[in-house]
Amino acid sequence: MSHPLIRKLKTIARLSPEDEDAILKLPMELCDEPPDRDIVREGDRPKRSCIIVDGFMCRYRLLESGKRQIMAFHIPGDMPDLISLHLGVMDHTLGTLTPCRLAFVAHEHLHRLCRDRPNLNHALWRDTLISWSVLGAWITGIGRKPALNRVAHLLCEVSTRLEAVGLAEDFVSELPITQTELGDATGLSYVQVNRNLQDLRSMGLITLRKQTLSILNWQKLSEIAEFHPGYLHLIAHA
Amino acid sequence: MSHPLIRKLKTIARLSPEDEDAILKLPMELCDEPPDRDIVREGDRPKRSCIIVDGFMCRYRLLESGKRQIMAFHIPGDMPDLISLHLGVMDHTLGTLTPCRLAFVAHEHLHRLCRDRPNLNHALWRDTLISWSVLGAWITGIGRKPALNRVAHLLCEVSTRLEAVGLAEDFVSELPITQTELGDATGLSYVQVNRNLQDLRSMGLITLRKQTLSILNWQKLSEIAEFHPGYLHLIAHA
DNA sequence: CGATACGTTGACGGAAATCAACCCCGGTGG
DNA sequence: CCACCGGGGTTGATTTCCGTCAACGTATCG
Repeated sequence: MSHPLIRKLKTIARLSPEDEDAILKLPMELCDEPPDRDIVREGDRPKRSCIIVDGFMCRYRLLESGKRQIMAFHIPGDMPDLISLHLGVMDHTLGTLTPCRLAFVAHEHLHRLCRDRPNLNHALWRDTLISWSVLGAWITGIGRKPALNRVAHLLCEVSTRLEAVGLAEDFVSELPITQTELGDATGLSYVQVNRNLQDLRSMGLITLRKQTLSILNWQKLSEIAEFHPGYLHLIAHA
Repeated sequence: MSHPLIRKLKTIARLSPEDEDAILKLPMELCDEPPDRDIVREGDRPKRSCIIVDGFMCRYRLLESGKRQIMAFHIPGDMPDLISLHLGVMDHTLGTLTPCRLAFVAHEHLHRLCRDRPNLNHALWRDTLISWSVLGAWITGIGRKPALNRVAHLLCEVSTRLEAVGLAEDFVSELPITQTELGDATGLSYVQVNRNLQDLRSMGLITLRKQTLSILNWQKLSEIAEFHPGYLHLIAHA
């Protein structure tokens, strides 16, 4: 299997063999992390970024009320804190959801990569802008869609992204995310998430057991969600 | 007065005299637009980006239900569709709120600028990532804060951003945004926006008449909002 | 085998949406 | 000059969706 970052970048940009080579030559430090571990915290000034080799992560903010808002889920191949490359101080926290294998790359190497390989610079720009787009889709849901549609949309999105990097097939994917976490991502209570998942199940649109999601009726589910994958800017959908 | 883009970028990054010069030498086409006009629409593939010289803009998405979610407000100095430089297809719409004077710059010139002036490349990266950060702050509010706090937060944010580029002083700024638009940005109905503005007024925290916002008690207002300006990554706050 | 985390279900209450008037003000045209 | 109009703002009444509280079920693990 090729490097997860290569696989991921190929879903959003074309890479030359030299580009792939440059990525493979990046000095990386592998690291295994337990679940629910904060990797970079609000206020930190990281000097390196990480690539998810395996596992799920999320970025989030905590409020004084104790409530949490998850701003993104990250899957293998993602580089979740590319942001620190240009912003310096983290304004939110990045943590693991499941046990994760992470590859850390020092910022200096990334800067050099971007300088020497315009094509990869472009790809990383795209990746960052797509994260931004995804956030826009989330905000649209949280601000203006009813609970059922939000939950449906999240399932469509995660499933599509997993499929793009080869981690889902035939609408079946592993989804190691608790209902509490789904709630923190959709702006709902976990009770409400549970009820809406029940509804989707009873409509025969999905099954979700033991962290395995199967979408039985993609057509209907994506209609409810108003899911239009264009915002993911995948080459396969272009 | 210096160029609005220079003034803006100086709030988030250091520019050398040569950087400023390069910006001033950019070929730009000035254009006046009426209010409520879409400049770039979902699905478009723009070949140029715009800089706001004067006026307010917003980016938004419409849902089938007819509801609208505003994802960002943009003020003079902002380059709202820098995103199209790397993504190609727009996945949302960018439009004016007020009459606007816009300066259009062809993508080719921007690409050259980024290539020739690493410092400006960095500044534009920062600007983009900050937009992303702002979206994260919004999502946190919409997902997890009660109405009053959301409205208060939006006022704090816009006021801070306007002040950074010299368009607000002593907590007084022009705010040419209707309550309906504030609702579309905060995920509230305009009725609810109205009631919460009333509440902020009756608490003696703000006045808002004829599109002029005065924040009378910044301390209290920002507490209610849980507003921590770090996410705007302004040099002045570093 | 108890402990713990996650999922499920019912009852209740509340924050905000919706519906429906009405007001105020600036612009326009007869 | 004033009547009319339309957009924005304000306010009250009613409804509804979803949050909260609380209890119970179920699976995994030391």
